[in-house]
Amino acid sequence: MSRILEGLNPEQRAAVTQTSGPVLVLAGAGSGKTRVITVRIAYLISNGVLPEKILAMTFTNKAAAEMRERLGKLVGKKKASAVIASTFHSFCLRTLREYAAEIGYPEGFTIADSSDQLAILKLSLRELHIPEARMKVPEIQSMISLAKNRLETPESFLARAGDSKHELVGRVWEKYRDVLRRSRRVDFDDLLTETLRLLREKKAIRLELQARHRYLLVDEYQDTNGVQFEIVCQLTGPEKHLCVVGDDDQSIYGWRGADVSKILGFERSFPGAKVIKLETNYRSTAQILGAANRVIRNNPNRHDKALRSAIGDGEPLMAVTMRDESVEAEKVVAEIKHLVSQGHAYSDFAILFRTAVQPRPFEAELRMKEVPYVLVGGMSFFDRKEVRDVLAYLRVVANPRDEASLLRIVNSPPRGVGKTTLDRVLEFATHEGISVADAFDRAQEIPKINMRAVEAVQGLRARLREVHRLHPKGEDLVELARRVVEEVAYRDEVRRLYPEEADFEKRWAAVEEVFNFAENYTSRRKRPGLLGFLNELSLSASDSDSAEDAARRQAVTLMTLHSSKGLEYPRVYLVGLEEGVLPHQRAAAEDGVEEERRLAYVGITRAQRALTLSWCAERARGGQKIARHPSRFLLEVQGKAPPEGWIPAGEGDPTGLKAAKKRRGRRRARR
DNA sequence: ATTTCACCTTAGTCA
DNA sequence: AAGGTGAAAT
Repeated sequence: MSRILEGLNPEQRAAVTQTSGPVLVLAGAGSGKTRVITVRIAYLISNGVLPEKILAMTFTNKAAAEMRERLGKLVGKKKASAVIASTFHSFCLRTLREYAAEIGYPEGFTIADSSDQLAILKLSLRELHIPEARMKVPEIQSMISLAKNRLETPESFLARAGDSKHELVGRVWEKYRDVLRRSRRVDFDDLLTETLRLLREKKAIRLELQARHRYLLVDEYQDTNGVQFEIVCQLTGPEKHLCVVGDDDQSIYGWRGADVSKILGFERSFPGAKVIKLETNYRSTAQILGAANRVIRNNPNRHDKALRSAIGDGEPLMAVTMRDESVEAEKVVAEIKHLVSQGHAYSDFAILFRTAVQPRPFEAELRMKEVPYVLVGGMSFFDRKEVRDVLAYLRVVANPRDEASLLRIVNSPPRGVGKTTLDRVLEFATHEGISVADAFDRAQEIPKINMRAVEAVQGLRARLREVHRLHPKGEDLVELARRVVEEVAYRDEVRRLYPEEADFEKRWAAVEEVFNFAENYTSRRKRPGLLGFLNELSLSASDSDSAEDAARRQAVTLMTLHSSKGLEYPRVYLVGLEEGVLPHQRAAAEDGVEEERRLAYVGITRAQRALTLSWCAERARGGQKIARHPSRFLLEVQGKAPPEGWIPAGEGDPTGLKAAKKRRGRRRARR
């Protein structure tokens, strides 16, 4: 047993051996968090706890997989695979499927991911005859999601509607819920809230699950939202063997409902909790950690702590002012090339930025200078049009009542079903209170309908039904998928849209990749089925593991600060440190500066040996060059006061965006 | 009258 | 890339 604890420092050892009662481990960046978690589980097992009694919750599939892998090395594959390491969402999916009957849930529901949600919201707006211009659809989505995480319903939301915007969201939400219901779909939030409802309302099930998972561990606890917190509370048995691990300074998902107050108030929620701080950092030099500490200490609401470097002194930090974003890209890439010529590897470097538009000049420059790079996060494979089309076809096969998917595929390839026809069918469906699928079946009753288009759709649905008849449970998944794609002549459609051979090849490769996924899924599962396949894809879709690709391919990594969390690189460039970019304009205006500061902290603490911070005096925005101000975080790192004339983001339009828009408007008016 | 296609603009962080 | 717009095609 003592072998297990070898090589741990005293704080880590305390976090591992404090096995009973509630424990909060505040794990600073680079403090060996994953090691502590896995060793803690190994320690529990070596003390006689059955592996299957341990439930470790993570936020990403990647984290769950890593935990399983590292645990395998400690306790052997067999015991490791008995430990349940799973994301909140897949845990909830499994629970809901297991107890579906008991809460009157439909057997074959599928998960709506965020782009499905957007499609369904648009459909709901359409049914309500609300023009999309009234409000941005992603904003509606986010408001509904945040409300769900406060356990609101459309009714309660509407009841306290203050303004017209609020009321609009409430009405759209009601409709959205109806569409989901009759489409037999649940969104990400429903997975959580419905599981919570199950735990709260069914005492027998709650007690069963508490007994099943006696030891509970939550990773990245700072990212839990209200509903996840409640689920954790419900799952925690009377013994309160709950260990949460996280870092309040790295809470960067507030906009998605994560609630830092959960980690800040852990001792209040679980009286008698032991708090253990891991402050020794094994990743970065003293210079880098000094910068990190100087920035983060400006946040008023946090657990007090400071990182100490186990490595010691290294290179000094660099802070650079650039003329504009193309100079920034040139300088950074030139320096990387120079250092590589001195013996560094491309994979030692990461370029981190706040927003998705920033990598553009870097990509252009890297390509021009023939530097290999990997853009992490970018567009995920599952966001590709072809993939979404094929999956929509498969969803309609599995579940003909899935409205958003049916509407997506109904006219691609084109079948003469245009806006007008669709509007009439939708109108009819709403009026009769039937599903869109049924409305197409009864389209004969719709006046002035384009019967040729309707017949095409009915033919399509008949063919999909036939495929379903041949594979009622989704057996021979790959065969099924190929059959569907062939039935609708999707290959011809891709060829038609991309006559250029190279384009076509690329696009079609995405479709082939779906078949590969199906094959892979089939070989992994004991009882593979179409519904399981679709739901697994929805839950794993957003995991793009190209961060590892970079190392394999000896390439520079480009990514957002959000996707950099948990990673580390010898040499890091944190670029675009300007007011309005980091802190982001919107966050600054909405009182979100603390979270932006944590984002800067996350970026700084990714660096192991060298860190360069840069900002641009000018940046192109909407075709105009706009003067910029250095980020307050850059000033905090350097311990400098703001220069003369410095304007913070969130005040007085420092992005100059509105002014630029106005200028453009005038230009346009003149023409 | 309706659908399709080509062109234009604009873009926040995501499991 | 996706949505919006306007012209060509049915």
